[in-house]
Amino acid sequence: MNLKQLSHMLSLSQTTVSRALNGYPEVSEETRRRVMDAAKRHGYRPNPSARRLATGKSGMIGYVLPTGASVDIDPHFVEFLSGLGDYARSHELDLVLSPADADDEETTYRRIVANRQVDAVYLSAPRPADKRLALVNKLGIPFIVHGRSEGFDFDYPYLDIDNEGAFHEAGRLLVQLGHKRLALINGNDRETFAIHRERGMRRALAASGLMLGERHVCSLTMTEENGYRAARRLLEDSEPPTAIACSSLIMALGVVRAVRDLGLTIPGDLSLVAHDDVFPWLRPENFPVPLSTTRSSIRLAGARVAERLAARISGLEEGARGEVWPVDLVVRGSVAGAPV
Amino acid sequence: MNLKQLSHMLSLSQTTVSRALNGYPEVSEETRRRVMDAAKRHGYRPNPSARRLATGKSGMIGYVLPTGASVDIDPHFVEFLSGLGDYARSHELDLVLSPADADDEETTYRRIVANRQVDAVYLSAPRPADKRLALVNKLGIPFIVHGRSEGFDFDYPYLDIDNEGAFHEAGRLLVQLGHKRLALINGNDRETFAIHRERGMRRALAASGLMLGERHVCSLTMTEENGYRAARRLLEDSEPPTAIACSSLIMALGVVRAVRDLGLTIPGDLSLVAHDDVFPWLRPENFPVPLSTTRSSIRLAGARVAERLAARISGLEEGARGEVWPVDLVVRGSVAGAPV
DNA sequence: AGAGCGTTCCAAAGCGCTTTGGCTCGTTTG
DNA sequence: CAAACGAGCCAAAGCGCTTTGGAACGCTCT
Repeated sequence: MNLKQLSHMLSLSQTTVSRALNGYPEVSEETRRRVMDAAKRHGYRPNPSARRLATGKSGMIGYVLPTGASVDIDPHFVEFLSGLGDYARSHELDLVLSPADADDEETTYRRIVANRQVDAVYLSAPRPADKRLALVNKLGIPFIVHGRSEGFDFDYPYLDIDNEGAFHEAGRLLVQLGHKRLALINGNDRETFAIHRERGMRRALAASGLMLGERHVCSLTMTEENGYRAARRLLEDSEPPTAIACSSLIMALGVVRAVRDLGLTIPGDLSLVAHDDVFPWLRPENFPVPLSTTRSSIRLAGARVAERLAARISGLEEGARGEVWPVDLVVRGSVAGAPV
Repeated sequence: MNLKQLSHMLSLSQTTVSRALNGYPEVSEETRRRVMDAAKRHGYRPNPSARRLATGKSGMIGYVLPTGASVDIDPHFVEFLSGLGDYARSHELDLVLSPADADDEETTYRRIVANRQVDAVYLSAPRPADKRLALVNKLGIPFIVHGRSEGFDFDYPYLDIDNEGAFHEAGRLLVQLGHKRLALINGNDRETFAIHRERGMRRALAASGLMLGERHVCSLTMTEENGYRAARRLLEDSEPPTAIACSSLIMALGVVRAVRDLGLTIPGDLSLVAHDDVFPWLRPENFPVPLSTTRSSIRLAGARVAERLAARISGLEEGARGEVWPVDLVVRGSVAGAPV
């Protein structure tokens, strides 16, 4: 059933039927009702390919997925996706993943914009002065950044959590507990979130005249193994930290293992706080010693990004609105006063 | 730059230019070269929306993503995606994720097929007599199943690993080591892979006259917490197993924690084998006691599925070819002879 | 020489929608 | 009472590609 057939059986022009269906005003209410009714009865659904050719709108949102033999997709992605899908579903919005060479995402961005494959895109894990962001901004496609970048002379719409605040809180807590030698096991420090976390931590220490030593900051991809290695290196130092803040639950697994291997205990010898993005399959309260966390559901963020993208597509949202979510600090058994 | 302009500047018809570009034979080699050359020089790219309307082909592959507030996307998904993207990238194939109500995926399948949104789809985590599979088969869109179903009167193309064989091997190893009371901590037993694994395990035991007791099989969503719970229940039983096979590394984390909590040791009190889908962020060799695994890279599977989907789209692959990959059994420190 | 044929090209008809630019009424306005 | 106007509808022109059904041409073959 296409528009032609439908309009023919209604003895109306395609124009009128199309307008009736799309809510244009130059159609009488009675006609509209007739059309709507017939459309529903015959299960008419406009052909998206045709509509797309005519309007240039695709009804999809896009994401450029960096890939490559040595490129791992962040496991957080799937949780974000859950949230995104959750919202998108109710709006019949599909998501297009365009895999790109991790070393050359630009080509892919240009392609999907030139081809009008999607109505909007979102970017994640931005870096300071991230080229993708500048590019997408220049290309003029609606977008939202999940996370933040820095160092641009323009504003842009984003959704981020208060990473600096979160690690400031975490740091402050540890300092209040009397810890003097703190360490940070961070994510890749080319990404803004990691920079913000380090900044927050430093600020908390500075407030008490403390410093985060060079040797006490690690920036690594967030794997269990890297958490382990970083923790071993830190704890085997001549002046080991008495408290560690860690950027992910997965790394925290490695930290816990290292602590064990060294015959130390949490929180007796080491206090530990980690950031929790809220995975259904790994929960901080189930760590050997329940883990204190800075918590923020990445899934909710996904849903919110989808919502805002939809709003941007339909013109309800405009401008460079930044949105920063506060982060909960949840104290559990993994922190205690500094050992004497 | 569109076809009209390009053909005009070449003083050729659109027909000829289109044919030259798409490799049709009714164009002289010289003309083809001229056209190709001009197209490249002017950066001409056919408009996909137009091509799509004309041909009905979209150049995308689809996946229906079940979502819902209480539906979690499997973390394996992201690894599979890595592989898929890796292949798709080199072929400019995009992936469309269509979120669907987890309780009604059918509507979404029908929609994407009716709309011709994608040229092929893949399904994952099939169940026996999976309705989606029957549906997709009926709708006639090219597809591949990642995993297997059972109980159909038709064949279908799939890619699966030898789950039964893997757990048969694992079970046999444990039996050979003298274990008599074995247990299985499995994934959701409505999914075929879990059924196959149980089958393999039972077969291994049966070969030595052993049985897998009712109480010694757990089927749960693969989370750390469920692994912990299952292990506690098993180990606190009056006749605890001396060996456990576990369907995922994530669950194995929970098992290890439970063993610790109960003051037991691996492999002294309990031998443990788990299935490893090969996550970059959690590796069996990094478990407190290096974990023996049945290993199969889900990422490679993703790449292979993409490859086969592409082949199906272009007509290179046809029919109901099933492909079953063998699984490596990797023995590490977590297994030992049964305690006396 | 005329028929037959393969090669190379083209004009035009789709694909199914949206949107522009009227056209036809009946109603209001000066 | 003519002019102006708005409401409601329509025909047709896109959107940019693919594909059908020739046409023109130079050959070969009888």
